[in-house]
Amino acid sequence: MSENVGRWLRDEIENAILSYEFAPGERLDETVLANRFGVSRTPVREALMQLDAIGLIEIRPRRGAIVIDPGPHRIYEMFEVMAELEGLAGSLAARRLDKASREAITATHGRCEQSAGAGDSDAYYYDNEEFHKAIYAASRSDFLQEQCVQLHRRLRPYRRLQLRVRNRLSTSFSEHCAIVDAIFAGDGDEARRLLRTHVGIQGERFSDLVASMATR
Amino acid sequence: MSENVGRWLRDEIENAILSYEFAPGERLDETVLANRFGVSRTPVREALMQLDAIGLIEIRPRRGAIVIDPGPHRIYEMFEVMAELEGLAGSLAARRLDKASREAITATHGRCEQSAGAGDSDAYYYDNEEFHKAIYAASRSDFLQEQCVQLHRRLRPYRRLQLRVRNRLSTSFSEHCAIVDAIFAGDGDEARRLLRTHVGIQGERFSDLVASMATR
DNA sequence: ATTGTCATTCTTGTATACACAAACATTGAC
DNA sequence: GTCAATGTTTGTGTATACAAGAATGACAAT
Repeated sequence: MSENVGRWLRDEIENAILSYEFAPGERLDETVLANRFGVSRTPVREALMQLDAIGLIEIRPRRGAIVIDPGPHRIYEMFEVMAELEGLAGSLAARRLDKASREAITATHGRCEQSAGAGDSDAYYYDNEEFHKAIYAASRSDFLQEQCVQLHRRLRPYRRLQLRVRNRLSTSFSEHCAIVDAIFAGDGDEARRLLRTHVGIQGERFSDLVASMATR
Repeated sequence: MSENVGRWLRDEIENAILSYEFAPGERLDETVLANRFGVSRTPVREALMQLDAIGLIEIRPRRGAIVIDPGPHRIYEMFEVMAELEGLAGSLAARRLDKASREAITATHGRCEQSAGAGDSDAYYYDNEEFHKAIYAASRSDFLQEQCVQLHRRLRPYRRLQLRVRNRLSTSFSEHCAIVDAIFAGDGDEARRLLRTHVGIQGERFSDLVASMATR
């Protein structure tokens, strides 16, 4: 319970939104939330204001807060930006790689290999996240790292959908291998290119998924 | 006075921070702010929470809010990310250019030409901003556009410093020309490359500036 | 039957009050 | 003279009360 109730609530509500417990478009009633969490309205409002600032909900003056529904197109756009940022992170990582970062990447990459080999998509989902975070950290750019982590977080629910797709798991891992090679070889441009497509593909896969669901 | 006091205060305080009225490191006292703006502490707190979420200030539990001092290195990192995002925007703009965007770019580019020719760095500062925003819009990616505008806003104070540097004004404009050519020619890769260096240079200039001030 | 207006009710927006924690200063002891 | 402990003060964190605006439903008029 992170020091003050406002922050705790922010994280709590954020998780609820990202896990679809609060559905997109749903109205968030301050009083209801306050009762549910056993606090007064004040910290609830503080949490909501923060989520509004982050862009997860929208507060319309005098009309309450609703969960933002990004919509397939906007999610694709977010993947597009994510791909670009990850590409930059990879490029910087390749140029600035030091021992600690190299070991972190090797370790997380190894864990991905295990879970991919075992076909455990839940484990891979988690290990994959750590692998990408290791690359962000290796970029040695605090700001970039923060931006990447934040976007990654917002895209998390949509990533998860795709790992169940046939062969995606092993394809993803082989892409990781090429990325690691490029970074360790100090080839920034190649790392950038590989990461950009690696992440960009997820946006396209997501579009395909939505398209196939729409025609169904 | 934007509908509700909280938002108004958020914008008001944000501007005060970005214009250095509230200096980096300065402590923001809720009661003082409330008196200054003639409101109670509640909307002040809401504004502060939002600014914290955006990353402009830091609220340490039970110890109040302080204005974040990004520091030269972090500002450089921010320019680095900005360069990447603008590069993407330019690349998309080149591919997706339509009539309206083309006209918007031409118009803002023309205004830059005038103010650059007149040597009016204040006017150029404003026109330059509009020019870049026209490119964001031309990318046809709402999310990217929002991200760019937000980062642009945060970097605004540091951009301003540099336009006074000798020859920067005319150099900047000639870079604009090349960028416009690439976008209008539909050459996404070239537009990306040019924009990346155009913006990246600003980060480097900023570093130079800080270095020269430090040795002084 | 449909539409428009008014009133009621519900929810948000703001203010104020109170509680509690942290920083600071003052005093006393070693 | 210095350090520690305690009291005071200041300012944040939470709750609650009150005001104002929006949604909803009912009733009347066309």
